Amino acid sequence: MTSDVAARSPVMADVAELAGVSHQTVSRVLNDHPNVRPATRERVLDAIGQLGYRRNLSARALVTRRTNTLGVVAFDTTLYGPASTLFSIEHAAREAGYFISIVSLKTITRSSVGEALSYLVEQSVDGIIAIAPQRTAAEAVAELPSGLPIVAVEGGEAGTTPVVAVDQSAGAAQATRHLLELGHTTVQHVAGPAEWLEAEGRLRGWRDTIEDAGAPVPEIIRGDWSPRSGYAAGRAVLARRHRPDAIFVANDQMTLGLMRALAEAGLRVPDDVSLVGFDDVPEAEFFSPPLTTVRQDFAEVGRASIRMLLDLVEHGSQRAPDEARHVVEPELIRRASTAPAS
Amino acid sequence: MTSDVAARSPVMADVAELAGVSHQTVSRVLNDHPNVRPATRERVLDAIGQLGYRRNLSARALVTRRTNTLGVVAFDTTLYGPASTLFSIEHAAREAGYFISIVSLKTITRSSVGEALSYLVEQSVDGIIAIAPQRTAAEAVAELPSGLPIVAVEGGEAGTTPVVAVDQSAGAAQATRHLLELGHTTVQHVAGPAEWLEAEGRLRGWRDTIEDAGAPVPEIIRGDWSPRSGYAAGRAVLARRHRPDAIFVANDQMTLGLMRALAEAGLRVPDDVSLVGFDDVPEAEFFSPPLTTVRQDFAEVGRASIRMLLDLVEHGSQRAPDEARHVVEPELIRRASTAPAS
DNA sequence: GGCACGATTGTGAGCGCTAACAGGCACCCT
DNA sequence: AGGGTGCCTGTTAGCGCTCACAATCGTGCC
Repeated sequence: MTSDVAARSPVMADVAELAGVSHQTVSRVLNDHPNVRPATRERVLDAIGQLGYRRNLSARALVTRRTNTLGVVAFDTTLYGPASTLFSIEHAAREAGYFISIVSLKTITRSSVGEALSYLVEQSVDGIIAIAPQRTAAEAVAELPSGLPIVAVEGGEAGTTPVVAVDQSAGAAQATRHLLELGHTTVQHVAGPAEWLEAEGRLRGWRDTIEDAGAPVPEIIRGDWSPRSGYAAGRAVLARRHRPDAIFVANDQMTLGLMRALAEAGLRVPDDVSLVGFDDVPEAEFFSPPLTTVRQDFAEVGRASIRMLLDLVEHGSQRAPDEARHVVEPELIRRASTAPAS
Repeated sequence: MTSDVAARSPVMADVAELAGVSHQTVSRVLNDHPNVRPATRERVLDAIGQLGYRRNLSARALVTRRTNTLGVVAFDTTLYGPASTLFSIEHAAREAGYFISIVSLKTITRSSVGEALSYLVEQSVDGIIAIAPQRTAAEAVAELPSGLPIVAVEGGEAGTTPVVAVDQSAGAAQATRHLLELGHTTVQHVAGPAEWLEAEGRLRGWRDTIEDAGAPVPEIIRGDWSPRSGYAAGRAVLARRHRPDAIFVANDQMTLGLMRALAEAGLRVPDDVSLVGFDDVPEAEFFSPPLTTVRQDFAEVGRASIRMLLDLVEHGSQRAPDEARHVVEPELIRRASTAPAS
């Protein structure tokens, strides 16, 4: 009979004593081993309940060399896309019994990504998901020395890193084709920053579609994803000699800024200009007018990346190379910001 | 001389051997103990570099009983507010040398919050930040049995839990007063869900201000924060006998929906109706017209909550009760959606 | 009745680290 | 000269768990 009860949180040995078994049997019950007599299991479970026992995961991690924690490196989780992806990653991981440790970066540079990765390695996570939408980030990820399983989200084709990505260029092609089919002679594009792989994918899809249609390829304008830069792009478009009557903007936020610039100039959407965005943020449906845009299934991206990562973590890294890239198809959502050319 | 190099990642003993010291000295160097001769420290550091040694945090946690990990329970991190708060929490924590483990909930119920909390306790985090904007969540947090340090963000006054919160009612009062000062006879309010503490705080600030001014108090309309519900609220407002010419909406997203409804009805903002939102999301400046709204300093909320939590974690829980609530002041941002009453 | 065999349980060691203590050495004071 | 007083370093003992192996128990079969 020990003197002080609950002086310190109970350990496996306490449970064992109360249940009249060895600590090893307790461990077996906890780990769902077969070959534990039901009656014994019952007694152990009872003791655990009585004592309010929780096993010490640090001790467990020390011997198993697995922390059951997954690291996520993300960039600006304040934006809708990354936030949604992160959200679904977290859910999928928890469902699979893993913890999530995140590092979210303010800026993406080779070194900041490198630091974030080694921070996670330090923490001995079992695997890493890197949301690496920029070329430099993708490179830093590809260079991760340790043998740690890693999956890149929106990463490039660089190296052998498995990737989960939305088919950006297919989405852009859908948007552009839609505009062309409405009778617009060509489509102006407001692109994202050149370092962003997503921006380049969308740019490519747009250009290919325009060229395939034999339409003239207007000079692009670059933004930085922010509404402000969309506004600036709008002003720039308005200053052109030939004002376009169809614009495909690389994301919804910039589209909002651009709409503002058009409104200030007294132009109506879609009467004067047809507009297509990208992302389908929750607000897009309530823009004036409701925005035709390309929806990305961020939830699926998150789920797929966890699936891929856990496959790597649990079944080793010997996988067929053709499975190393999971592509999620985007979908054009038609609303009121596009209309036939007048 | 051991046979296989790097067959397994090096441990403290390997470093010790290479540096010609005991493992304890290595530990001392790693933990910045005084009383290590500079030359010795140098040799140890060298050995660490050569071997690429990283200490095993599980082993460390096992003996120190500290994991250096903080848990965060959040709700719908897809929204701008929670996402921004989370972002700054993560940064502040990392700066202080702590890891962050998040659980983000889809729904807030007593049990889902309870589960999330015990999930984190299971992981033996050193402390918890709960973003608990609903009454039920705040209650569940207050009930956390274990002696774990915990800080609630936007939690109620319930119990003894330390809280960091924005002064919602002061923000709402600023917004309402602004509208009143423009000459509007009264201000309509589109509120958030009744279970949300933030919604109730804003409602209170609005009502008090109206009453203090001796203006009639219109019946409120409730939304659920989404643009869609703002749209519905807009339709409802338009159906009223007395169409208001000033509306204070409990968040920016709903305001967007409401603006859409007004636009469909041919009403102009601010000429026909003045509008004030809440949050100052990055898009607000580019609504048509740019939205007057109340800015919340989410970054400060995040930083303050980490500061408070670490204080609890590191200096024990004996603190003066007057420090137990940190209030962040919101700020009215005047833009183009409000104008003097005609 | 004895024996093989599988199911069930226990024993001992050790994961990699830090805490507590002990020892050795140089230096200073009386 | 003796002993105290710091500084620096090493030794030992766990933290709470899982793994490998050993031991025990029951059962069926010849």
